[in-house]
Amino acid sequence: MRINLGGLVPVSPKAGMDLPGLHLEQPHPLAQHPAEIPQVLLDLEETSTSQEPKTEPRGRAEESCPICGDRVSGYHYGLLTCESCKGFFKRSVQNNKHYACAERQSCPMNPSQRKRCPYCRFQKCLAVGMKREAVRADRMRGGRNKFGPFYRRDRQMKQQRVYDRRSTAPYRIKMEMKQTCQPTPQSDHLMTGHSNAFLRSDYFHQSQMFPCGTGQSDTTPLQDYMMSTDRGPTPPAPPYLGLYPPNIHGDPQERRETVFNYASSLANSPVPSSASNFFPPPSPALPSTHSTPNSTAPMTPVLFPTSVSTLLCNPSANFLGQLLEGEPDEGRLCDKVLASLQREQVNRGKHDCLNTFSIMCKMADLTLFGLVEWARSSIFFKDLKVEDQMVLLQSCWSELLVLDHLSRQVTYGKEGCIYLVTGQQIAVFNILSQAGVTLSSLVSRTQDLVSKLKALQLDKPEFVCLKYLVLFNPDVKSVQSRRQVEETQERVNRALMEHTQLSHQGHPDKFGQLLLRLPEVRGISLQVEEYLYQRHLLGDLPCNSLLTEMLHTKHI
DNA sequence: AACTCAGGGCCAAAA
DNA sequence: TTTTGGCCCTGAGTT
Repeated sequence: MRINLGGLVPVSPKAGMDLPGLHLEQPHPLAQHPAEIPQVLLDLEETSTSQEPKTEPRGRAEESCPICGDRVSGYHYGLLTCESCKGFFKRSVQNNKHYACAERQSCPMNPSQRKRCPYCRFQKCLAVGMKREAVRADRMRGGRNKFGPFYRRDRQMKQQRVYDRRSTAPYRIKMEMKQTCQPTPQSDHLMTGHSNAFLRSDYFHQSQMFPCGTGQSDTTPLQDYMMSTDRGPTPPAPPYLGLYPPNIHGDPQERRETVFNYASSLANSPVPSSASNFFPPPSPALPSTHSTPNSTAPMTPVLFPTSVSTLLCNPSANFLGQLLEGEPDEGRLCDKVLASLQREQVNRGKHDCLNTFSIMCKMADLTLFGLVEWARSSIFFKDLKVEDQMVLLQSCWSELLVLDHLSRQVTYGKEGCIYLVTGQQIAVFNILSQAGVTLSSLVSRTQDLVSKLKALQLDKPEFVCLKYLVLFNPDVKSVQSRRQVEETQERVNRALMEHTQLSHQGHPDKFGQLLLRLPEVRGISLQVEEYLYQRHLLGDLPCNSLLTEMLHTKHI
């Protein structure tokens, strides 16, 4: 079977069937789904650009405000919005307004109704990515803000998208005529119900982060999760997944980067590869002592040789033991991810396969939920104020994801393969041969680090310590209990030093070597964020995912 | 130096 | 009386 990234594969009955070999999927203009092309762009293609107002910067006239759908007047507080939402957002932030919704926090947002509920309007402003930080505390007029480079990049990508669409306009106009029943964005953002809106592929562009399918919420997924006191063992399933058909927007070069035959690149995959049962039923929950992430993938951990006696000899053994107690069960996470992917595939039907990028995003998202859950219930961290917990997690989420990935590679990964949370493996050369520059560099860099860590023979307590060191970062801005964070970090640091000295006496410099890997983890995580953010700007990331929220929090 | 454009302020209109 | 939203001013960054 074939799963492609970026939704560039022609929609054909063959899609989703087993195909031998590896194929670089090429964009096919006819494959583009008409519902994915904003009507405004089709209109634009048929009219001359000379009709744009002369004062309007190129490419803006056709944009509609992601909050209310009104005409965009420029970049305001992080994104293109209309003048009225700009003013509203500014006033709300400057005057520290607190609104309340008289309805169910899902009021319709359009030019005629936006005034009805300031609460929902403000929530949508935040949800689509308007930045409070861009409202100047000093109220100084004029000048440029720190978002300048971002605006420039965003503009360039938008122009590229317009160019790409124009170059394939004839095909798409034909498609549009064939399926006139598809709602257009123009009419859609006058819709009041989100049940319709979230089914649209372009909805993400119209209102990028507005909670979909569940109505608007006044909190983000992380806030929801952090604030909830009675959370169960299972992280809340993101409601967005599966609601978006493959998206055609974006730079084709970036798309090609990740378009490769996912299924055929799987080595030792525990999962049958036929389309109908690509995601097998979840295996029963594994006991916590289970050493493999998936019962169907009997991988043996190749490292983590630390014995109980070593731990006992270590003066920090008790402390390390406490840290290790909270370690999540890999098998359970694997089951969760598989079950979730399977659920989604069932919902989609057999002819509408998830693309590889969506699968990866979902894996990352669920892993991230797992990491947040781990952090929240872990010793020392749970004693911190919720606000501190949030800023710490917002600061290090990508590093935790990278460390988690590294740990999985060092523990289960075979040479030349990338081991996924689902227990599947992808041959690295398959990815490198088809990925673009960015992804290739990311994969190579990560694999280099995996090799270094394997050479260092990292064990589980050391990985846990690294996770804690990354998590308890006293340098994070706006941490209130800085001293508490600092002390924990120092304590973990000491424990790691003592552990490496005792358990790896033949390797006296191991402690230093380990610490030197952290900036590398940081570097990779920043590259991951950058890559994800690019994809997010192209509309590839599902809205309302924890991943997207974290990106929004960190990236301006 | 001139131009660009995003943030802030003003104020008539609307609620 | 408060809020909205269109218009204009300001000034750092760009050309």
